[in-house]
Amino acid sequence: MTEHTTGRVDHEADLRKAGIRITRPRRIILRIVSETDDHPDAYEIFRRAVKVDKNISLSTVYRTMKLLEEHGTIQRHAFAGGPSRFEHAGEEHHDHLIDVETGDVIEFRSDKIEKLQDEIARELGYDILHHKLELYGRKRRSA
Amino acid sequence: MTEHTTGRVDHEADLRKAGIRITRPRRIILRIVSETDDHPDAYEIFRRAVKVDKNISLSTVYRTMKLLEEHGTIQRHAFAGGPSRFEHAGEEHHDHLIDVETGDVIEFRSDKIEKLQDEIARELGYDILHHKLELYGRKRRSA
DNA sequence: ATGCAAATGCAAATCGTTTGCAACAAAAAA
DNA sequence: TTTTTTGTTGCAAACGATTTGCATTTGCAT
Ligand SMILES: [Mn+2]
Ligand SMILES: [Mn+2]
Ligand SMILES: [Zn+2]
Ligand SMILES: [Zn+2]
Repeated sequence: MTEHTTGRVDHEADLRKAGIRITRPRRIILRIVSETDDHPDAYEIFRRAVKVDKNISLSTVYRTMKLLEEHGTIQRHAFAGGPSRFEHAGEEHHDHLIDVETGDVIEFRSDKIEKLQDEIARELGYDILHHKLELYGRKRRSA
Repeated sequence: MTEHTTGRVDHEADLRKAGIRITRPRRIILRIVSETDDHPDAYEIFRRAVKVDKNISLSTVYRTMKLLEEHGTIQRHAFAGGPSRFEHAGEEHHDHLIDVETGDVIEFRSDKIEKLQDEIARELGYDILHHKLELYGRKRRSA
């Protein structure tokens, strides 16, 4: 990842270096996904993009999400059968707790669990490429 | 779950007790899901069902899967964005390692991980209703 | 500035799944 | 057992999410 003097990642330079063209829609979508801290789906990204440029199409959002995913800029999640939701892949790896009542997504990370996963896979003769850990829960009612 | 003298679960009696009608298509689908040890999707179940009764419809498979899921007879998985895949919910809880090359599904269980998940959720103020842990990996090439 | 490959918007197609509805079959009542 | 009630079926059409074909436009190397 190309680092700018600020310490922030310069996605555009990064993509250019990979031979990917920077177009107006791509620039806009890239800003949206890298500046949010939630987990929007394609349609939500489209909705936000249209506010910037009225004639961006949903197709382009989908195409761009796939491109950015392949390039490692973003990550795709498929929580509970719903539409794919995306997040910027800059920060360290983490997993998710989904509030089944509100749909809220809470991030967490457990090094112990991560390590145990590797051990399990190794015992089974596999190398883990990626994994998905999602907890679905409800706020504890301390009535 | 109703146990027969054999020790095996009698799903039909079980469903009847819950006021659910046992029909010919349901009986056939029930046999298919309770006798396989893989994780077929709806269409695969349909394919197998048609071999028994030529005019079972895919709609009925979908409707029955939903019914059995709600009743707790089967479990639904959504591996890697693909179609839902099902498995009989008789055995103890386990998680899955998916071979990204072959699509094979390997089952495993880690009490340590299960416990850690509960701890994490508790610390975040949540009770876990269910969870999903999927490892995606490739057979280790010990070259 | 020019040319060409690549990306866009739009509409139509695709995939997995759900639904409305008339015919039908299971369980309940007679 | 026959009738009545009520749930279930198969089929086709609708659905939501995503992908694709294609004519047009754009980025960008020359
Ligand atoms: Mn996240
Ligand atoms: Mn399993
Ligand atoms: Zn993790
Ligand atoms: Zn588990």
